[in-house]
Amino acid sequence: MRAVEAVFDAVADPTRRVLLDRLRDRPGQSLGELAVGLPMSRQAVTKHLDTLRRVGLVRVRRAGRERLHDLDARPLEGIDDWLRPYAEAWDRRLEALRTHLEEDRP
Amino acid sequence: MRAVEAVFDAVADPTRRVLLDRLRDRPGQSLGELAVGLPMSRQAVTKHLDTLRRVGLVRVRRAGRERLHDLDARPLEGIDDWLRPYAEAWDRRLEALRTHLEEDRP
DNA sequence: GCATTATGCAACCTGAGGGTTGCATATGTC
DNA sequence: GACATATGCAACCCTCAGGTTGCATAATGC
Repeated sequence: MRAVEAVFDAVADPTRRVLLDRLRDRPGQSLGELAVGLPMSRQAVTKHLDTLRRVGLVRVRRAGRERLHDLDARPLEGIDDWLRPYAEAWDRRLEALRTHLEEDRP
Repeated sequence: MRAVEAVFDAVADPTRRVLLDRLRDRPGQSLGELAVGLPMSRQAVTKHLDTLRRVGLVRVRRAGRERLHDLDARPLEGIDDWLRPYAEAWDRRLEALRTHLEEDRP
């Protein structure tokens, strides 16, 4: 499976998006912390974090008996790349950006 | 299911992304045209186009015995909205854009 | 040492997504 | 009208993602 392919899959799940959002909001959270409030068992959360780790969106480090998680958003760029050609359908700022870049390189 | 939720699901499938790409490249294609080259039956393609239509990404119109399809990319904005807060991880142009907008409104 | 906490591991269950086949129906062409 | 073309519809199949439960193991606190 191509890399970007797997990233799309990973991000398609709402639970995993929540996990990413939480880690963006506060890095270094443990499995237990991340599982709080989610409507599923801790083991299920582990699986979700594993898929996120597999595609490089989450890094894991050990601290004593805890497993701490950090976000690495860079793989999301693949999604952005796919999305960009469609963006003119809604994003009028793109025009502003394009103009701006042209101003930089006359 | 919230709307953006369904859009994520729709876009997660590689076949459906190909269909969207094709329609962006050339609007108004029929079912038969869109099915060409895809490793599956025409009926399977119909199902994919139906899911895309359900989330508003594809519009369908009838022309004689043909069913023609058009892209409506606007629902993708929901994905972009989710993605944006992560973008600073890779997109250094964002900074340029921000600066530019501030210049506009001093 | 012992209880508690945080996590790992494995087997199992289930629904639905993505695919198929077979046949029906409408439109176009000659 | 007869034949070909483009699509619709329905039943069926199978894999696997996402969840569960049960138990094992490693750190920590007292």
